[in-house]
Amino acid sequence: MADENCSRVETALEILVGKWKPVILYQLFTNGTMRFSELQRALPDITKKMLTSQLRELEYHDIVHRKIYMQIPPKVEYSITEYGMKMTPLLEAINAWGTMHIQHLNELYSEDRKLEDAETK
Amino acid sequence: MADENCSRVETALEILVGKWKPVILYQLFTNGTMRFSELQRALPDITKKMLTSQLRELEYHDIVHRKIYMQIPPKVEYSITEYGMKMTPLLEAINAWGTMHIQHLNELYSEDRKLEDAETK
DNA sequence: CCGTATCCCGGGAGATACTG
DNA sequence: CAGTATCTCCCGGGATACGG
Repeated sequence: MADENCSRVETALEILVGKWKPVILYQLFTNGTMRFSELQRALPDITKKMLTSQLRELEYHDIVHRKIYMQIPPKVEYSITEYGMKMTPLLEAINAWGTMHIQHLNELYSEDRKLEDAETK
Repeated sequence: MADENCSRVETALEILVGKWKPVILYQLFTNGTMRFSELQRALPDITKKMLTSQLRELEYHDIVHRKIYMQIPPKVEYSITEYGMKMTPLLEAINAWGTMHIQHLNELYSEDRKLEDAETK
């Protein structure tokens, strides 16, 4: 049972983990449908290879939908699936904790500053 | 602003990511204070090196507390910090989503089974 | 008992070039 | 436009041995 509880967490992390997945999801969640090239423009530092592989993994997990237009030049659109939408509360929880954590870091930093100031006096 | 939103998520993931962190956190959350050797026994497949490094990272992020007893033989106890406790809702959200996702996978699987059964008839 | 120090390997991820 | 195909480098993480 210990294992089960944990494997659920790991299953979830598996899907979120990948250097670019959070950013990609963020783009698709906020912009809705996007073409491959739009994603590339929005994420200047990612290579095509990486963008493709991360999108494929998300597609495999039924989080992202890939719509191909049979035409020349090619056109492919990506969007969050209905099932993927169910990640919203999870993403929000992660985001909320991250926000609080950054705040916490700032507090730790300012405490260090106080100590330093006290020493230099 | 896009970057900020995303960096929060990444900040959070950074802390959770690491092959053994979820399991370690699970142990400490359910068992409270644990000695190094207890963790080793609970996690048979982890090496000392890995256990140490993951605990150090968690300690660095103020999630886990390390209490050293100056004695021979040495004794070291690990526990979740007060601040670390604030991860509870996050962990629960991840766990909840993971649970739902596994359920979703089962549904997909049983649909495949139906198709197969239909074909073989 | 609670760790470091070393050595080593596989795979994640970047750079670059090519294609339907 | 939307991808593959290669080649290469780096480092997370395992195995093993040693140290206070």
